[in-house]
Amino acid sequence: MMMNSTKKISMKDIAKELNLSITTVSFVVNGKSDSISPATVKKVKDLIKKRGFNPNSAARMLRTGKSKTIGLIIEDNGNYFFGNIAKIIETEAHKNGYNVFLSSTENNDDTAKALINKMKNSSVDGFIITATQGIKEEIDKLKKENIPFVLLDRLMPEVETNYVILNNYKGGYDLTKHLVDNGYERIGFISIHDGMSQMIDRKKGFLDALRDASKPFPEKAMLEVSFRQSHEEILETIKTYIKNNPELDALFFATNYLGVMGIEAIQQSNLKIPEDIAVVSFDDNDLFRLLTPSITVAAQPIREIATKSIELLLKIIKKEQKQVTMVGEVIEPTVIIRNSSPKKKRA
Amino acid sequence: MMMNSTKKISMKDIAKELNLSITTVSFVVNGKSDSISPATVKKVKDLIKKRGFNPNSAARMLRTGKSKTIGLIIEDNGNYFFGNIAKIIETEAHKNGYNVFLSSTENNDDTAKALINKMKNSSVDGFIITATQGIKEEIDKLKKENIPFVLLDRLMPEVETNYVILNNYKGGYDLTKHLVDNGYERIGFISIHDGMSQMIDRKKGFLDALRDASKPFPEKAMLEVSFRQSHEEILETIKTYIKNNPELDALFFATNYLGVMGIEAIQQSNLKIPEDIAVVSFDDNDLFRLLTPSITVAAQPIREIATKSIELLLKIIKKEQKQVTMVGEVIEPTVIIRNSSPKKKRA
DNA sequence: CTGAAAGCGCTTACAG
DNA sequence: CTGAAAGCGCTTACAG
Repeated sequence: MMMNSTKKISMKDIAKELNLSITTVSFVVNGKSDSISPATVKKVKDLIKKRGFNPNSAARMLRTGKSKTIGLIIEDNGNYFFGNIAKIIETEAHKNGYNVFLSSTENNDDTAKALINKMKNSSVDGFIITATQGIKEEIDKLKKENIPFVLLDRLMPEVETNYVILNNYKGGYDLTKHLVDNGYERIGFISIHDGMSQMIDRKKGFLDALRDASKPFPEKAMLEVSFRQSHEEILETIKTYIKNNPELDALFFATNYLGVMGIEAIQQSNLKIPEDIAVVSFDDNDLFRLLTPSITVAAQPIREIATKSIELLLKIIKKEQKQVTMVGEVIEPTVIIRNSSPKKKRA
Repeated sequence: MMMNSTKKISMKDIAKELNLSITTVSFVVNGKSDSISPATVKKVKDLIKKRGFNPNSAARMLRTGKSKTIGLIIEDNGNYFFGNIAKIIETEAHKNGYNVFLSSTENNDDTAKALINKMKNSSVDGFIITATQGIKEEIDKLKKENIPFVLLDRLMPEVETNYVILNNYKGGYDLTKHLVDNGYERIGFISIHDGMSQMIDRKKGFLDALRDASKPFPEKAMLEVSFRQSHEEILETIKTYIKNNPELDALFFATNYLGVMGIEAIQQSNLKIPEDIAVVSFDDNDLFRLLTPSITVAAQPIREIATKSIELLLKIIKKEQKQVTMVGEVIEPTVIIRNSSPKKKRA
């Protein structure tokens, strides 16, 4: 009564104090109290509350093999899209009693591999992974070891598994068709060339829309940079590209941060959007909405993507869904038409 | 050889296979092999690599009481500032062998409390916390229980502990002085009124700068909204405020997302920055940099804040730093002067 | 309705 | 230089 010892209390302690067995305590703690008399249940519950008992998660984990934590591996938590995805996934996870280990790969294979292995050793119950290109082996191993996971945002070529992705093809197609419908004829395409599935699909959508509209697409109107390049390098590359392609009347940026850098490059090239060049981009954010002119985008429904992926993972963990089969969600993008791509004035 | 069993291998397995004791295996796994013959060490290491053995973290955790994970509780992972803070902290934590549980409070006391308790039960070795207003009790309990933690971004009134914060007073003062120096006379101040320390300090800096310049500050030029209001409500409130204060020639936004909403409100009010009204904001982001005109800001050195806080926490965990004393880092902000606050033209 | 006991996979004092 | 053994705090089949 005098001193509240700081030592944590255990089931043994409360069993002893109540002259009960640890078994009984364990049963009521875990709600398996069907076979326990109501009076006993009450006694135990009361003392637990009074003493502030919480079961030791390490012991439970060791015994059951379940950690009630999931590993979330994304590309870049500092990016609007992924930061918000992560926030929603965490919130949903907590609602379901799970903690989440979060980390960013920055699209680096070695980082991704290290992260997966570290979290495997920390016994996560499952993963949500935004895959980098070179981790097929780790993903295959996850499958072989029967560790639940779902792929987010992009697929791995030749790996059948659960996934939640955007309909990137449609986003690419629709955004391009919008440009064509508004009279743009020579559209440049700026993307990442590291072979990620979402980028491939966006490009395919773009090219198909041009083909369907019988618009040409000269080789030099394609600019593909690498994720590994620095901000400055990419900025310079885009500026050079703009200078070397003066005939372009519109630019399609295949991703969020490329769009941001593209706008910076256009500003520094002293070109005006949309008078000198129209702009559309994949992904939405505050910048695109508030810029003058505001930027037309193919927005990803962030909440839906996040919710579906944690729901799917939880189903797999609870064995309501098989890991091995190729089951997934394809979420539809929304084209938001703003002021960066108005109907083109005749030259 | 034929079938690789999927079952995880344990120290016992490798001890048996080598005719050694578990003790010996444990020693080499943990690098306490001073007393083990080099030959034995090699044998063990080779087999570990061959079998792909990894120590069971739950067992280790149960035995040692250390989980090698830290709990990171921030305001909003979807926000530029916090998303990047989290990314850097995670990266540094992993370098030091720690995983991190991440979650966002959205500035909600109940969420914050639930998160702290959940993570305590999950036996994190320490916390980095962006405190909400009403969690003094939980913070005090953390101190009493001797759980390492550091407060990030804002202090708790009347709680002495370790912290890493920005020099918010200086940011508020310098940004205001910049405005005054450029000839602005009637400056409006838009902030959050939930009593958080960083907001109080920014306001104090603002008011002191005005006082030092002998500029008046009428009561009605102050707008303080609540974190709990929706995006739409805040937007409308700011628009009304702008309409009711037509004499203002400059606006000071005390935070990132308030600045973003403020710009939206100004746009919707058909006012021009800076001709009709100048603008400065706390925090930097892509939007402020790329907008026309670009926005003058007091930027927080994100990397420094993040690195210092994880370094400090690790020190406390390793007992190189006492928890109880009030020790912390105050990071200096940088005023970045851009085009939203030019020298004022004479009316 | 309740309990005794094994065991999850480690670490670590102690013994030799 | 190496090993036998206790114990961290749970869960769970089994017994009564």
